[in-house]
Amino acid sequence: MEISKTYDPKVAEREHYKRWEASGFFAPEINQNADAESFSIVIPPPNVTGSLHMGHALQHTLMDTLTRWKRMRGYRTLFLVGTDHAGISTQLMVTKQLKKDEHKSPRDIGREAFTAKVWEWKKKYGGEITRQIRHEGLSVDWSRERFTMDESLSKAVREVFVRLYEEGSIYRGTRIVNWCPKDKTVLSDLEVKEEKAKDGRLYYLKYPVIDAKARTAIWAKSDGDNASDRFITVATTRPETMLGDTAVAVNPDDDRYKDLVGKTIALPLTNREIPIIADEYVESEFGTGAVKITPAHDPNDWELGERHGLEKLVIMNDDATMNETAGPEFVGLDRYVAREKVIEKFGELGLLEKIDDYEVTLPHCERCKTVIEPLLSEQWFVKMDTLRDLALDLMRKENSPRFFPEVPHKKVYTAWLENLKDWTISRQLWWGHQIPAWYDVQGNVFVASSLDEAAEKAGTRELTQDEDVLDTWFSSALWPFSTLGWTGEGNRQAAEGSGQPTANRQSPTDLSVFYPTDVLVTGRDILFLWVSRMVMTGLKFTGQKPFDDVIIHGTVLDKNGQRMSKTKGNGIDPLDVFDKYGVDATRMTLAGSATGVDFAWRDERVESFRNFANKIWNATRFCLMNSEGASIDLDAFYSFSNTTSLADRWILSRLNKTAKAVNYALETYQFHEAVQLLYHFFWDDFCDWYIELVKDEITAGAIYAASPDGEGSADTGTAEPVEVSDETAAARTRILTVLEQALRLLHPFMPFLTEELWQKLPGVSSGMHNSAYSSAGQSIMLTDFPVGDDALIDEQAEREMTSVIELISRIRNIRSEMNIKPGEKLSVHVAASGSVQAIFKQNEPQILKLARADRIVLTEKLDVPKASAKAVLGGGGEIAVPLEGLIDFEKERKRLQNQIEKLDVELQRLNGQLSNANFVEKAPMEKVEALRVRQAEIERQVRALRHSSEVLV
RNA sequence: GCCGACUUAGCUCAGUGGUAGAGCACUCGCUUCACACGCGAUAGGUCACAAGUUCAAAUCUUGUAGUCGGUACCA
Repeated sequence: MEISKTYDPKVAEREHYKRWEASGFFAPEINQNADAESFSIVIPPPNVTGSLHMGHALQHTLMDTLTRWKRMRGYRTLFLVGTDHAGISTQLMVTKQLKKDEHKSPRDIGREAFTAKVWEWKKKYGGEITRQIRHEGLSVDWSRERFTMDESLSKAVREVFVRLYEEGSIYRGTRIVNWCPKDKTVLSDLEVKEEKAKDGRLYYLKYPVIDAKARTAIWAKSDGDNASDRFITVATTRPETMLGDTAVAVNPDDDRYKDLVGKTIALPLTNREIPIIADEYVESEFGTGAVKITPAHDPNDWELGERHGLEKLVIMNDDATMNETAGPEFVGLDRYVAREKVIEKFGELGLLEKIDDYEVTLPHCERCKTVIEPLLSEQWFVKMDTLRDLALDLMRKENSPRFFPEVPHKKVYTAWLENLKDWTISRQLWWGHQIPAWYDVQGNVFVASSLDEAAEKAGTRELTQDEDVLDTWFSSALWPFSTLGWTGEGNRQAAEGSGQPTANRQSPTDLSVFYPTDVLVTGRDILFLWVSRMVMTGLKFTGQKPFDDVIIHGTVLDKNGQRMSKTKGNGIDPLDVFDKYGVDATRMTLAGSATGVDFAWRDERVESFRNFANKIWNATRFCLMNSEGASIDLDAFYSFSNTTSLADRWILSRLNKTAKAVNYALETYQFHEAVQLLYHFFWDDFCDWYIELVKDEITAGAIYAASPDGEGSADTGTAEPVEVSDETAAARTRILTVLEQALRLLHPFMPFLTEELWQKLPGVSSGMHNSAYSSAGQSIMLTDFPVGDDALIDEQAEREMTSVIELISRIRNIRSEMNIKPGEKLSVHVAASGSVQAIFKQNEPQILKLARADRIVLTEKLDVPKASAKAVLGGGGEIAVPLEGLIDFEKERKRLQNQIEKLDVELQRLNGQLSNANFVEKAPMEKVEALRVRQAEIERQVRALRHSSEVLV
C-alpha cells in the first residue's frame, strides 16, 4: 500500500465529511437500538452574519468531541445546529450594503422591501458560517438545521410572548431606557458596556434662587442683579441636560440648604421656574450637595421625579439632537454641541462656577460603541420576578444547572439572578420577530399569535401591528425547545403544516426524546444574556430545565495575553490555522486547554499537535508496511493477554488504563486531561516503547529493498509476496489491534486523521461498530468506544516493564554521557535479584536492541574491570558497562557524583522527616513506612554509587 | 465601590495536604531501514510575597502586591 511519509490533513478533510454527512451518520436515526439512551447538545447559534472565530472553534470542538464520544458509546445522539438572525448586526450590514449599492436607506424602500432584502442577503451570504462548521468536522445533524426566524421558531416566539402578556409578565411602559442614538433603538442593560470616558469633566453651574420678594423683580429685569443674592450650585457631567431640569434636589438633613427647600430657582437659559426639593437620594458629601433633576434623561432623576410628581421634559430627539423643548437657541444641535453652548452661555451669564476634571464611566452601545443616551421612551418589558424565582429555585434545590467549572460561575449566575431587573424586549428595528401586538384606531392594544386572533379579540380588522421587533435574545432564550418542535400547547398540529422547508424533518417526538438537552457549551459573556434566560423560559414553558450541565469555556487570547478583537486586529482566524496545521491538530490544541481557563494562543502548540498527527500517521504507516498476513482481531488479542510477552501484556494494560481514564476525563469534562492521556499513551507508550520492543517480531521476514530513488524504501507491495510465519502474523495482529483501539480513542478529538487511517487497516468492517450501528456503512465514528477492561489491566506487567525501561534508560545514559558512538556495541553486566534477572532474561533481545548492546551478563554480584561505567537500579540492582579504552575516568566520576548529589537532596529531606518525632507519631503509619522504605533504597543507591566512584581512583 | 479569578521552568500552561509536571524553546549526541513534524541524553523551579493552621503547605486560612475579569454607582 502506497502511503506518504508525512500526513497531509487536506486529503482526509476533503473526503470524509461528505461521506459522513451523506450517509446520515450525524443524524440520530442512524441509531437502530430502540432502547438507546439519548444524548443531545444544541449549538449556541452563531450570528448568521458571523464568520468563525477561535471562540467558536473552541466551543465547537468541545461539543463535537462529546457528541462523537457519546455516539460511539451507543447513545442516540443529536448535535443540533443552526444560526441566529442577529437583529442589529444583520440589519446594520444590510443597511450598509443598501446604501452602497442603491444609495438608499431602509426608510426609503420601506419595511417590506427591506426585510425582503435581508432574507435575500441571508440566502446569499448566510451560509458562510455553516460551511465553516462543516470544515471543522462537526457531527451536527444538518437535516435538523434551524434558524431563529424559521416559521416554527417564530411561532414559538409569538406563543411565549402571548402567554407572558396574558399573565401580566409582559407589559408596555414608559421608562428611561438605554438609547443608542446611532442605531436608533433601545438596548437592554446587558447590551450596554461601561467604559471610562477620555475627558470626563464635572461642571459646576450656579442657579439663581428666587425668594418671594425677588420674584417680581427677576422677571422684570434682565441683568439679574436684583433677582436674588443667593445661588444654588449644582454639579453635572452632562450640562446640556439642564435644559430639561424640572427641580433641584438636596438632602433633607443638609443644613446648608434647609431654608431653601420649598423655594424655587430661575432656571437659566429657559424661562422656567423650578422647585428646590428635599430627597434622601441626594448625598450631601458629593459635589455641592445639590443635584439638578432631569427626569426624562436620567434613570435616578426619573425615579425621584416619580416620587415628587415632577414634570418630565424630553429635550432630545432619537438621534441625540436637541428638540424644540430645549429652546429655540438649541433646537437641532447635537448633544455635544449643545453642551458647549450651554457652558458658553453660563460663562457669559457669570453662572459657571468652575469645571473640574472628573473620571466618569459612560455606557456605550455594544455594537457601534456610541455613547448611550438615557431616554424616556415607551417600550415593551418582561417582568422578571416569577421567571427569576424559577431559575433560583432550581439552583437552590437541585444545584442545577451544574457549571463546569463551578467556581466562579455558580455564584456569579446566582447573584445576577437575585438582582435581576425588568428586561427591555422591544427594539426599533425591522429585522426580527415583529411584536405580536396590534392596535385599533383608538390605540387599544390586542396581543395575539396572529392578526386573525387579534382581529377576533378586537372585533375589527382595522388593526396596525406594533412596529417594533423583539430583542434577538428573546428568541435565543427559547432555542433548546423551540428547535425541537415546541410550538406551545395546543399548537403542535398547526406547526406540522407550517410550511417548514421540506429538508427539515419535523419529528413530533424530538422534544420528548432530546429535551432536556444534556450539556450546554458556551462562553462567559453570554451567561446572563443567554444561559440564564434559557433556564427561565425552559422551566416556564416546558416545565423542565433545558440542560443539566453548562460548560463555560475560557477565552482564547492572542500570544500576548490580550483579548482578540477586530479593532485591535489581533485575531487569529481558525481557517488559517486549519490550513496551516490541519483541523485535527487545531482541535487537539483547543481541547487541550484546561476547561474554563483563558489561554494565550501559540502557534507552537498547534505545531506540536500537527507533529502528533504526523506521528500517528507514521506509526500507522509502519504497522501497515508490516501487516501482511495479519488483520485486526480483538478476540485473539484478548486471549493472548495471559500468555504473550511482557511487552504485549504491558501495552494491553496501558491501553485499558488509558481508555478508562479517558472516559472518566470526558465524563467530568476534563478535555485537556483526555488529550494529555492520549498524547502520552500514543507517543510514549505505543510509539517509543511498544513499537520498538516488538519491531523485530513484526518485521521478521519482511524484505526492505533499498530504493534507488530514496522513496518508498519499505515496500512490500512491489516485491515478491513475503512468507509470513504464524508468529509474525500474530504479532502483527496484536500491534494492529492495539493501534485500532487507540485510533478509536483518538477519534472524538481527531476525526479526520483517525477515519483516514482506520479505513486503511486490514480487517476493519462495520462488524466493529457499536451494535446500534451494525448495518451502517463502515466508519470509525460508529465503532464502539473503548471503555477499558479491568481484567486487562496488569499491574505486574507494568512494574516489570518499568524495570526494563529503567535498565535501558540507564545504559542509554551511560552511552550518551560517555560519548559512545551509536555503532559501538556494548556488553552490559547486571546484578539483580533472581526475579528481576528473570525479567531481563526474558526480554533480552529487546534490551540488547534498544540499548545497542551485544551481550548482557546477569549475575548476583558485579564482577567487572575497573574501567567500567556504572549505575544503580531500583530494587537493589546495579549495572556496569566495561569501557576499556573508552572511559574517561574524570567524566565518569563526575557523572556518578552528579547522581549521588541528586539522591542526596532527597535523602536529606527523608532523614529530616523521619527523625522528627512528631511526624513519626502523627503521620499515618503507611506513610511513615513508605518513607522508611524509600530511605533505605536511596541509602543503598548512594552507597553503591559512592563505592563505584571510589574504585575508579 | 463591591465580587471574583489568576500569579508554578526562558515561554505557554497542567497539577496536588506527603519526592514539582507537560509542550515548546535551550544544551549535547544521532541521516539507527515508521516518522528530522524524528530518535536518544541532559539542563532548567524558595510553585508572587508575608503570617497562620498542620507532624507535613506549592496545595488550606488570612493579609499584601501585581495582572485580568465581572458588576454597580457616579450630580
